[in-house]
Amino acid sequence: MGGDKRHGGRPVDAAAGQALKAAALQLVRERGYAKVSIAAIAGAAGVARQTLYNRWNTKADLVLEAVFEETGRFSTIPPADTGESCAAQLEAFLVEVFGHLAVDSDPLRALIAAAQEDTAFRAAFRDRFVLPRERIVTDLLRRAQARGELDAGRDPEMLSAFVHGAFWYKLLNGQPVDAALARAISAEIFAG
Amino acid sequence: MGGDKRHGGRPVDAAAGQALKAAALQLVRERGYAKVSIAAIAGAAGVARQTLYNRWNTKADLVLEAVFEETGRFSTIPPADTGESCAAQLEAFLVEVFGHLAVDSDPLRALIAAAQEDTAFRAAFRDRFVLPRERIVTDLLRRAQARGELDAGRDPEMLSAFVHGAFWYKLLNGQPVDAALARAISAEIFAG
DNA sequence: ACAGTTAATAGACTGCAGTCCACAAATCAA
DNA sequence: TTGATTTGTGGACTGCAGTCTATTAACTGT
Repeated sequence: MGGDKRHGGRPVDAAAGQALKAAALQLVRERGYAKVSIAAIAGAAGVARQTLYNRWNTKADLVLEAVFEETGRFSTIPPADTGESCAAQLEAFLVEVFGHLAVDSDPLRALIAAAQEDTAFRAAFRDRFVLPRERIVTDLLRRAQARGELDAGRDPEMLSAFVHGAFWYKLLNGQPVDAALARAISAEIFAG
Repeated sequence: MGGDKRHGGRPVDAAAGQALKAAALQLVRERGYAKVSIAAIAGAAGVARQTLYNRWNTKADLVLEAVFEETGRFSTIPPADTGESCAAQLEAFLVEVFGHLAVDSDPLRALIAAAQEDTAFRAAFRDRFVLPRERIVTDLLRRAQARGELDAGRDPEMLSAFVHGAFWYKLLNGQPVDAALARAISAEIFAG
């Protein structure tokens, strides 16, 4: 494996893939995920529908890559372990994540929905979106315990589920996901 | 309003509605939400498709009513304020909710997904499923504060979002939602 | 140059959601 | 009985997702 060298054949047109991602990003942001059809994306990219299916299985896979490949990079950089309290670090991390989401909350909600209807996509979404963010928070909470800012008896995994769970719960129920929520979550986690 | 008396016309066939709900319940449980088509439900109920659309706007509305009208009644009875600790009451409540879900977790996930794609359904789902359960937990936590079992400085609304958020987060990510989770959530909420 | 291989394209086709329509059936009011 | 009203039924129709196929395009090795 890894030595999957091609023995010839027409090369993949990288520009087509880029055009599809760009078209998907633009259309989803300006019309909303649900109102963008596969045909519309392919049409806007100037490419045949089958070419899209050659690269991605579903609209969700394409949009995950198009919308969250950059955003994903930003929000998965662990906050630097500065002199700040861990509570402040958690709040800062959440403010940043929620800030990026201000633009793309519609596609994010749509992708979570898509993950419920498609097992393969759920795994991809979990690997590329859910787990990285979960890990950052868990690590941060462990650091807080080591520093004595969080009681050693607490369970970082469960608290991380509280943090991301509250985020998902608010998002999926149409309630504001903003800096105020970031502050409230962080404060409550460290209030124990 | 309320005086919407009918001035004649063919009466609504109540049996058709019941047959549709029964067919939806059975088909969704035996095939899974995604694999049941509107036509299949109407066909199994021995009724025209349009008759289904006369009563419900979407498959989600029908399934919400069919699957969760009974389950909903059970799980929205506030736990009796017995001599038990509030932590034990919360755990018992969650065990019960998660227990009912053991049967219908697939439709619940599908309904949450549907709520992301349909504003009208999101409101209905929120009123009939989300808010009642949220309120039970918030009330329980306030009672715990009054009893001195939970620090007065904590925020019951935020903690309730932690509880339900953790539940949604685990459910939507395909992780087990069982008695062990109920215990862990309850323990962590009252560990502060 | 040529055979082999893989990609891209255009088009056909199926299945389902959702809408619309014409017609039959069941009721109320006069 | 007649007319108005509303529900139920069957069928037609559109739009989209997803699959498949024949054809053309672009590359590799000999």
